[in-house]
Amino acid sequence: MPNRPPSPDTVRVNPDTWKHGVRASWHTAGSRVTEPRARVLDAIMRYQTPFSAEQLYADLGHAASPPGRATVYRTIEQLSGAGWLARIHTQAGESGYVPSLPGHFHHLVCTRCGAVIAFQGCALDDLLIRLAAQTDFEIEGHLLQLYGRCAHCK
Amino acid sequence: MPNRPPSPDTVRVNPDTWKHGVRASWHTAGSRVTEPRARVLDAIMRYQTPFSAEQLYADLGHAASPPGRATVYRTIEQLSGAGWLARIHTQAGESGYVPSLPGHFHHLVCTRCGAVIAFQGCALDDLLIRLAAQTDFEIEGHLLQLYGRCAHCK
DNA sequence: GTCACTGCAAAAGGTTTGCAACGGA
DNA sequence: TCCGTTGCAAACCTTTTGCAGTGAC
Repeated sequence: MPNRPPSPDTVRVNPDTWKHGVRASWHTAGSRVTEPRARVLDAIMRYQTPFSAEQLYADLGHAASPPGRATVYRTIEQLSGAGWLARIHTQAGESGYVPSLPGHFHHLVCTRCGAVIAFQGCALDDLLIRLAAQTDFEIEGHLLQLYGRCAHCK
Repeated sequence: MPNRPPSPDTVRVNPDTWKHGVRASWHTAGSRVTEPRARVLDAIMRYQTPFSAEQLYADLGHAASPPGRATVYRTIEQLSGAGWLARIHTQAGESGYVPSLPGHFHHLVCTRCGAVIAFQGCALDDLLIRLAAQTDFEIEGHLLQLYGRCAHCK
């Protein structure tokens, strides 16, 4: 059998799985599951496209007694650090967050509607080996994002 | 002969070539080559690692009658838009600029000293075809950056 | 009861903008 | 001379921080 690269696996984040996962990791870490944080998680789950910290803060503000700005920023930082949020860079140079799962993922971003699909398996091994040999770098990681038009927008 | 992916080609930006290229493209575009802009180009050529707009402004300030902040920001935006600067995203989530040439490049970034090597040829065709089929996206472009330790730092 | 978390409000950064004066081509 | 460019200073937007009060466990 020829040496075929593995097919990439697309990954979809299930809202309940994600929220339970976050809460579980908070428990494990000794962090507390508070009302404001729960609201942040719910709000994040309502996005279909990447969001910014300020946007999340603004959207949360529509309800009564919303979390403060500091709480929103601190929660995002926390989730992002633990891998529950992934950072997306748009072609226009903006950046935002999307729900993710701890681990190594790449993202395919629709340049029109902003929809994001995560996937694993980037088949870069060959490139990494060649580049390492050519540049004498010891390669440790990478960032890969693809841009295009989704089925609905193209 | 087997269907081998092409080796990546590393690319080095020559300071004189770069400055002449920028000036030529300004002429072509009907933009003017002014004293403040020339200073910005010179300052950019002195960096060995990615720089930010504010950092460039600060560094230019050390000389007499430095360009104003607005000029620095506007020049960077211009160069970046024309492909003479490439945006680098560090693993830590920061971003900066490095001199580049118009065209499609990827970057290998040293996570210790910040040194950057540009290269072309990422051998992603196979992945793109598979993902396009799997997701029904029409893929238009991509962002690829590699992180590692350079020969000197490893 | 303890200690992590919250909200506020201020500070700190970074980036953009309007406009009158300036100076390349 | 013409018109793109500059510099200033203010406005704007995003993110961070200190601290006293609050509430999860």
